[in-house]
Amino acid sequence: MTTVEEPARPGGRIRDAARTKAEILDVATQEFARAGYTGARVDEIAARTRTTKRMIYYYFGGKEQLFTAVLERAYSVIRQAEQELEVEHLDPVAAIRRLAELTFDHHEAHPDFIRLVSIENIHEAEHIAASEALGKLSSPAIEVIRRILEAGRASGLFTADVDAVDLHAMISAFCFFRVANRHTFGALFGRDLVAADQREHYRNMLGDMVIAYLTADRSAD
Amino acid sequence: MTTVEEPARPGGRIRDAARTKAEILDVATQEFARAGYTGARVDEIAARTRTTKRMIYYYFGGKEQLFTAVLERAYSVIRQAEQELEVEHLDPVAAIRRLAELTFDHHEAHPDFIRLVSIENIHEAEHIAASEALGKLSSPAIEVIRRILEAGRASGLFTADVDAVDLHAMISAFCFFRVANRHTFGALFGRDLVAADQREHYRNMLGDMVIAYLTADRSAD
DNA sequence: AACGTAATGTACGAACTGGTTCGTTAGTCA
DNA sequence: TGACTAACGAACCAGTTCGTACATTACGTT
Repeated sequence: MTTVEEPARPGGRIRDAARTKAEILDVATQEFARAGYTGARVDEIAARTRTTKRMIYYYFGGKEQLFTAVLERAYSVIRQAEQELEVEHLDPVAAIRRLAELTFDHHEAHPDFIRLVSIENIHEAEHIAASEALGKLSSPAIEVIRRILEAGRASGLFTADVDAVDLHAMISAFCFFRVANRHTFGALFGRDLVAADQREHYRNMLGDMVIAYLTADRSAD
Repeated sequence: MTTVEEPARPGGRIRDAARTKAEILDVATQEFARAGYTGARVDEIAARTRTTKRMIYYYFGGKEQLFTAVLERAYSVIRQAEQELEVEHLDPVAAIRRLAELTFDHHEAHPDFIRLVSIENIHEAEHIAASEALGKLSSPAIEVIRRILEAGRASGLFTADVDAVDLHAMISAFCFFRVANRHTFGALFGRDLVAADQREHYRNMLGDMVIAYLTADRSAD
C-alpha cells in the first residue's frame, strides 16, 4: 500500500520506526485478508517482514490491535478517495452515475479491503467499535450524495424522496457483493462477476439501476 | 435447524447414528458461523454435543469435511425454500416483486447461512468446489426468474433485456449486504440495516429498485 | 566522546488444537 | 443365545501459536 521502498542497506540493522511500522501494516493487511483474523499467523506476518515478531508487539501491542490498525489504515484510504469526488459541476443524474462508478471502481481495485470488511463483520465489528479513530465517523461520501439528491429533487429529475445513507447502501451492496461473493457465486452459477470482459456490463447495470430507482414513477404503487 | 428433540434417555448411551450426525451438524453450523472456519474449535463443537470429538472424525473425517457438510446442508435448505416459489399465476411485475421479497425474507431469517457464505468466500469457495453435491448445480430460482422475465418482455412491461442470473445477483446483493455488513455499516453510519422498524422500508426499497430497473425507459442513455 | 534511550534480535515457554489410539458397549442377526 | 459389527467414549500426542524475557545495537544529545 504505502510501501516506501528504500535500498536495503546491506549489513547491520537500520533504525527506521516509520518504515518498520508501515512494512508491518502492509504485510499484515495481506495476511489478514488472505486468511481471516484467526487464520492469520503473527509468525507469518513477521517472517514476510524485514523485521521480527518482537517489533509487532513493540509497536502494536498484539494481534488484536494490529488488526485494528490494519482496518484503520484501510478505511482511511477509502476516505481519501472519496474526498476527491468532484461531481458538483455535473447535473444530478450524471453526478449520481459518476459516484456509483467511482464506488464500483474502488471496490474492484481493492479486493483486500473488501475481504477485511467481510472478516470484520464476522467478528461483529468489534475492532471498529474499539477504535477511537473509526467510531461513528461517517463517510464524507454521504454528504456528497445528500447534496446531489437535493439538487435532483429541486430540479424535478428525481421523483423519490430517497435518503442519502440508503442510497449509499444500495450502491455499496451491488459493488460489495460482486467482489466479496465472487467465488461462491462463480462456483454455483458458473459466472465470474469480476471477469474483465463483463466489467463494463456490470458497471452500466449499476448506474442504470440507481438512476432508474431515482427517476422512476412511483405513483402506480 | 433439523434438530429432532428426543427425550434424553437417562443412563446408558443411546445409539442413533442419524441423530448424532444431525446434532453435530447443528452445533457445527453455529460454531463455524460464529467464529469462522479457522476460529471454530472442533473441541468446542464436540463439547456442545451429546457426543464426543471422536464421533466428528468418525462421521465426517475431519474439520474440513465437516465444514463442507455444513455448507451442503445450509445450501440445501435454501434450495428447498426456492422450490416452493409459486409465482406463475402473478403478473410479471408482481411476480418479480414477490420473488425479491422472498429472497429478502430468507436472508433475514438465516443470518447464520449468510455468515457461512461470507466465510466460504474468504476461503475462495474451495469447499464448495470440493463438494460433489454443490458443484455447478445452479439454483432453481434462476429458472423461475427466466420465465418471469420472458413473460414480462412478451407483454411489453419490461423494457430491458435483462439476464436472469444478473437479476438474481442484483437482488441477492441487496439482501446479502444488508445482513452480512450489518455490523460495520452500523458502526460507521450509525444505522442498523436490520432494525425491525426499518424492515418494511428496506423490503419496499428492494422491490421498487428492481421494478424500476426492469421497467425503466433506457432510450435516453 | 560518553551516554541514554528508542529500536531491534534471539530464544523460549505455556497453552491450545486438530487428530489419533485403544478400548467399550449396544443392537441385531444367524 | 452368542457372536459380530456399528456406534461410541476417554485419554493422549505432536505440532503449532501467541506472547514474553532478556540481551543488544544504533543514533541523537550534551
